[in-house]
Amino acid sequence: VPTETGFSVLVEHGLEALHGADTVVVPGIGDNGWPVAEEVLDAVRAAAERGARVASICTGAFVLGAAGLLDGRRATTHWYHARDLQARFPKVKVEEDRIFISDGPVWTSAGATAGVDLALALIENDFGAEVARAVAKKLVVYHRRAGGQSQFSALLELEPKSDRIQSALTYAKRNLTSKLTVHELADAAHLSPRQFSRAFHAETGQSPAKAVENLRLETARLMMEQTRHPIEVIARQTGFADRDRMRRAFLRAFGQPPQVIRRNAEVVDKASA
DNA sequence: ACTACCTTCCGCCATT
DNA sequence: CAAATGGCGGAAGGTA
Repeated sequence: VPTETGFSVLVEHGLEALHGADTVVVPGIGDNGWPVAEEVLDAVRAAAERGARVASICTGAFVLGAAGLLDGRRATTHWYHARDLQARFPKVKVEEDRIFISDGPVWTSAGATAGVDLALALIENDFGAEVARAVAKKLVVYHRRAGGQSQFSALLELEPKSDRIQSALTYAKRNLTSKLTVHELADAAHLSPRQFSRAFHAETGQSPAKAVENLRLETARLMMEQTRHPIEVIARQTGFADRDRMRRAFLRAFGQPPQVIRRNAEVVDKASA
């Protein structure tokens, strides 16, 4: 099989290999991979119907989509192709802000290296966290990559492993101005408040309210440093609601009020300019 | 600065 | 039987 990157891959089996497979992984395909042969779609579909676990990497999601396996399911793909995926397969709930997603037996992942994260997740699913960690160590990769592909991923080092906590976090990032109470987040994660806070803490090491506050603080700090918006506006847009609350949060977290943070940033700007 | 009030967090235990 | 889940209540800490 020729690839677009100058080398070829020797395959030792044909589609019949899918007959007994427990897990089928569809890699990304290039533009000249279209249209995907019917027999390929049939083979993947048959495997899924037989109960096999089906996964995709990057644009491999389009193959699963074409096979109809993603209908009604949540799925992701490389961010660059997310819109296209959604346009082509309207019944799919595309979430572009994710490294990988598992919806029942169907797993999808984002751009190429996300396939490694996906694989580790599969291993963890089958053999437990210990084994997954050992494999990651041997491969010299991170076991749990932080966040999604969103612009916030670098801001918070939260690395939830379960899908539900992920979606609660995604919800929080997108709805910063909302109250984001434990109850509200629990709803987004489809868990009871009690169970949610327990799971959240287990996976991220922080409590829900703290995580939300950190999310707000990071965002507000960036806005203070990089824009000239009035404090009142920033406070409202980051969910602090009023500047007094934001000010207190800043003092708690940074030891300095918003004004000082901004002034210091300006000093640094001038010095480096 | 102070107070009454509210939310969060978390241990504990019953239930699923 | 082990693990996941839900409910309760009090301490801690934040808010109006």
